[in-house]
Amino acid sequence: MPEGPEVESVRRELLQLINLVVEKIAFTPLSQKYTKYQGKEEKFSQFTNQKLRNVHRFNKFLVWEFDKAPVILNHLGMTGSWTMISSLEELSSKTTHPKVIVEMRTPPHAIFDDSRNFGQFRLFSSIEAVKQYPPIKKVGIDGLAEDFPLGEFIDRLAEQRFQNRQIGDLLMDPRLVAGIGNIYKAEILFEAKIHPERTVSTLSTEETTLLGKSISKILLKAFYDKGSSFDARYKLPSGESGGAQRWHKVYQRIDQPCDKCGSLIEKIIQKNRSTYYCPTCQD
DNA sequence: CCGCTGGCCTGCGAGC
DNA sequence: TGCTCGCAGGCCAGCG
Repeated sequence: MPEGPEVESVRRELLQLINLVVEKIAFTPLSQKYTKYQGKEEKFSQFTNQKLRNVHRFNKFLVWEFDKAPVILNHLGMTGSWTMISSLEELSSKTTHPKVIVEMRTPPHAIFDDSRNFGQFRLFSSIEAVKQYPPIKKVGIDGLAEDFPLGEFIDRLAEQRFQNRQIGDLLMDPRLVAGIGNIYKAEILFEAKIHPERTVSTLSTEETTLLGKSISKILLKAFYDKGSSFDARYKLPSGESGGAQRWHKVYQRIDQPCDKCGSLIEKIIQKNRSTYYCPTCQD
């Protein structure tokens, strides 16, 4: 379940592909079951002979940049993953639902695998054009910034448009902070000792300050552990798993005792999302 | 512009 | 053991 820390971890490994020349970007027979992938191979044929220049991240989107325009906007969705292989013969053994094959002149090659098919591949004329794409243009603070702008976070949270939102819902809204998904939303609120259903306008200065610090702390800690792989579906392009699931305090720990106070962790449904919290530590 | 809802998808595990 | 069914949560089109 790729959130910001997972996507950034994937990006760091994909940087190994920089300066390799594309032989072909191919779409597998499986991908052709889905309309969103039909006709893509022709549009992506222009990348043959192009050298990969960079892989960027905006929120949870990856952007593949080549010598020449256009650029590829790629989202992992829920189950999307990139796997690097040294020979195309490894494809069947190392992937289960391959959709896109980025074949290089020389290995490694990169396979996009996506069982639930929520992943995205779109073409944009330039990086600048990607930045005008509304889901990216509206993005607020990058929660993974090494030097998290706490003052800016407090100012943004004070904006009128956010005052009536519940904090558990708002943390998932990239217009405030980018990179938080359902797992780290819960872990951040536990760290900040704030109940997920609290309305933003009721938060004290101390609470908003601690919340900002908790966002940065949890996301960076998760990134240093290369993300959460608790269900074994999320893997890095190298095949390595993440380790952040080892320190989850509330996510998917319903009815288990809180590490801090022993109360049983509870789950509520908030905006159609499971939200885990400690009823004693968070109020 | 805003916020909310339902759709896209398949694998897995709980419960019968 | 085998079946059904609900859940998992990323974005986003469409609606009011």
